[in-house]
Amino acid sequence: MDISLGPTARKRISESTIHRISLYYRALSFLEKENFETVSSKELARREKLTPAQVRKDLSFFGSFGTRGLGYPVAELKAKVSKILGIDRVWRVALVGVGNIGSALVSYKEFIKQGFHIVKLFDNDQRKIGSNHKGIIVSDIKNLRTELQEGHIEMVVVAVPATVAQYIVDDIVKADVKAILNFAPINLKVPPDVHVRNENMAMELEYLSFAMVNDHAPKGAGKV
Amino acid sequence: MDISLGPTARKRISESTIHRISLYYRALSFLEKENFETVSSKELARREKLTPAQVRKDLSFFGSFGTRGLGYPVAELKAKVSKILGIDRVWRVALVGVGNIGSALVSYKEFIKQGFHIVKLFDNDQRKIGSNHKGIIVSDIKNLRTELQEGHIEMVVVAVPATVAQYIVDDIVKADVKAILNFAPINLKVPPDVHVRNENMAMELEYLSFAMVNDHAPKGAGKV
DNA sequence: TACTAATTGTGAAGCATTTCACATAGTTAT
DNA sequence: ATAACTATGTGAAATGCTTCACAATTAGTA
Repeated sequence: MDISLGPTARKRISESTIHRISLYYRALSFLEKENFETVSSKELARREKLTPAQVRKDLSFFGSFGTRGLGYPVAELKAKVSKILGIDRVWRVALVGVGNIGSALVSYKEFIKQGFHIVKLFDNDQRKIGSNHKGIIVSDIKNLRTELQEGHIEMVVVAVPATVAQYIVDDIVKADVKAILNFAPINLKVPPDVHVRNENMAMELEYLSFAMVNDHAPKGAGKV
Repeated sequence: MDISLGPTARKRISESTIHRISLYYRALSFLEKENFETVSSKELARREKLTPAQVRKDLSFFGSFGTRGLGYPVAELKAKVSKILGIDRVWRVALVGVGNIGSALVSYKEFIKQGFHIVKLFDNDQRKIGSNHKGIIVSDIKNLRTELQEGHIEMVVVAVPATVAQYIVDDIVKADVKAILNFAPINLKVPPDVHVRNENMAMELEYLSFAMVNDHAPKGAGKV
């Protein structure tokens, strides 16, 4: 992942850095609510179990946001971070598969808080099509492609069984959507210009299981 | 994370390696269903978008499971991998917070498939306490500690609002549970012998958002 | 048996990320 | 104004992870 650092220079930003930037955003939201004016890399690190040097290094990839001797201005840094993440705007999101996971996501507060607006729902189940979830009518998946285009959808969350996920993704790709969040436990094939991220909740339980079996003296919370 | 490699030797296994081991488990399950007898590191890599060298290196941390010139025996390797991950057994899991996410997780097929049996549910809402979810009666969160102990619970999934997550985790720790999967967007404080993994679904959307804003020519699916 | 082809297992090299450590620059107190 | 203090920003060092490349080993074939 490259980001612009000027007219010509570009620098590769690691996935880990971006995930930590998400953590900073979260911590800064809390700090803002707690009415902190400034925060040091040390405090930010403490809150997210990282090191101060890491916080400073991560932020330095994107600019100089702090004041020596004082720290970072909370509100300002939060704004910068939200700009970096691209969540200083609204994203039009569709969700395919209104099953257990899908239904939960429709009501997931963190999404809307960060500008991810689920504005369309799709399913193939006749009993669900036409039903209302949080004010959104479930569409027939047959119309996926046209409705994604007409609805100007920019991201799609896929919460369908693994067996059908690839077919649905093929349709999503045809609709020119470039970002997919996939909950199906399968490796999706997409063209190189389409971004896919996978969310596999069993994997973290597996990690816990591994940790319990192999190591009874861990370091506490997992790293990013 | 260390794992035993013999009577005395120990080697640090990276988090990434464990996550990939989860992917191998998944691929091997498919391969087994498709009646493959053996599989090469090349094929395994292709299926999970990794490199053959990485597959071999990952597996080599735990032993020599392949046959030169032939590859790995699918069923046997799956058994080994499931042993490595500690999912060659049943884990007794409790879930706290029967809200949107919590309810979805109770029915999540991947958990049960891999031996994670949710056997207890907790909530603080009087309307939910006593109700039946997939055959499990929701208990009052007031009894969390005693019921976790009496139920011999080994892992707890926390799916409650961020504001109360820490209090609940404090209780879980007192019940001597050593593994927690946390869905609340907050950094939990636990003693060093308690394993915590965080699941933050908004973070992956944020990554997509970052990718869309900063780079319109990605590599496809995210790395592990 | 001998030869060919395939594929593992693994040190070593290469690359990426994290941590260190300190010059720099701002704040606070007197 | 000055001194003492604080905390950033960043090259460089240290550490960690991935890829390379090849010797070793097995299967298949004649």
